[in-house]
Amino acid sequence: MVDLTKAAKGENLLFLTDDQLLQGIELMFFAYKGFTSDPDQILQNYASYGRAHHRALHFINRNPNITVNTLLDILGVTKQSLNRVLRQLVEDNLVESQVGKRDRRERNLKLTEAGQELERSLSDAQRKRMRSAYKAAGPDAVQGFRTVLQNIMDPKMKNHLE
Amino acid sequence: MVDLTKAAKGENLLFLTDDQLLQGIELMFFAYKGFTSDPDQILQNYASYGRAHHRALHFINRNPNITVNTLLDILGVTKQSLNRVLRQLVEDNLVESQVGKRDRRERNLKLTEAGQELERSLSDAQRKRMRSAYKAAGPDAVQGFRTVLQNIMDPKMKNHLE
DNA sequence: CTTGGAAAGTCAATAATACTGACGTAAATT
DNA sequence: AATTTACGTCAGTATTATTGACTTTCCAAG
Repeated sequence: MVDLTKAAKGENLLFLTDDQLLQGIELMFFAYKGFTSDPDQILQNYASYGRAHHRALHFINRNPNITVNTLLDILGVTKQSLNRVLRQLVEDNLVESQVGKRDRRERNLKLTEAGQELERSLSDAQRKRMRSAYKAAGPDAVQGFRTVLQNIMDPKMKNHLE
Repeated sequence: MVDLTKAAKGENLLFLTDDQLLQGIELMFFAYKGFTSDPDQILQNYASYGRAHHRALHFINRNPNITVNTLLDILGVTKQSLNRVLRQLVEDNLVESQVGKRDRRERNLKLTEAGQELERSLSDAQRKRMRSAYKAAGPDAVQGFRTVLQNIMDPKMKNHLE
């Protein structure tokens, strides 16, 4: 028996110690905090708007004509919770809600001009941070980043990653 | 002039398009959701306990005898917000608060036996998910994951990553 | 064509997390 | 002795989220 077994085993376990995992957990915590900080900062100027509004704007922008039910599935909140946010966005003319053509029970959501503008300003800040992080890390690191995040998330949610 | 310039440029820009960045943003959202879901689930059985309690338990466990001010810096919340959580944890005998020896104004926080037990059960669930994600992705991907997350987080917070 | 169920919206009550502002106490520092 | 730091607390408010109940509209299956 050669040493390879031992070496390979050691290498495999190296990044699976509790300490390495706890470090990864903290990395997720700190990174997510930074990740949300820029849009949060901007939204402080909009009274009664917060992270929930940003998320709705983001996913409506990414999925024009999305239905309420699909948006609920993506966000993972109750309809009562989403409804408060959506109602504000529609009242403020940032989101348009149109009766579905195939199924008139459905509502198709899309951003208005003003909605696109606000989404843009929030997205700009967030993309700037991501771009800088990607650039400094390089393509291979980005691929690893994407792979691990996909493994962390609920597989059922991968549908929504286009 | 050779094609190399063009090719290299193309490769550099490949992962920096708005769409790639937006995908990364969504990956962060979905992954963080999965990342917190297991502890959240467990804490549903503990009325009045939530994510904030988990975070406090985690960082006190990782930094025994941590002071309140340091914990405030790590968590990035106000002392009023942390105090509510800490008061509950101390009252429920999950956290011990000892007057500092060098500086008697400070309080050194540590987990009690019961605190360690609860932290363990929450950590187990979260580490299980991370371990599985790491294992499926492989060491190189994990390194990339770590690099990008470190680039996303606020540099000032890297002090707290041991 | 009626009935069952799906999609959306709403009202009400409550929970968890977080904030600002204002005080108070104790202890270290200047 | 005066100031600053660390901690704790009270009060009020904001944001996001929950459960539960009920309604309207409308598609689709019997």
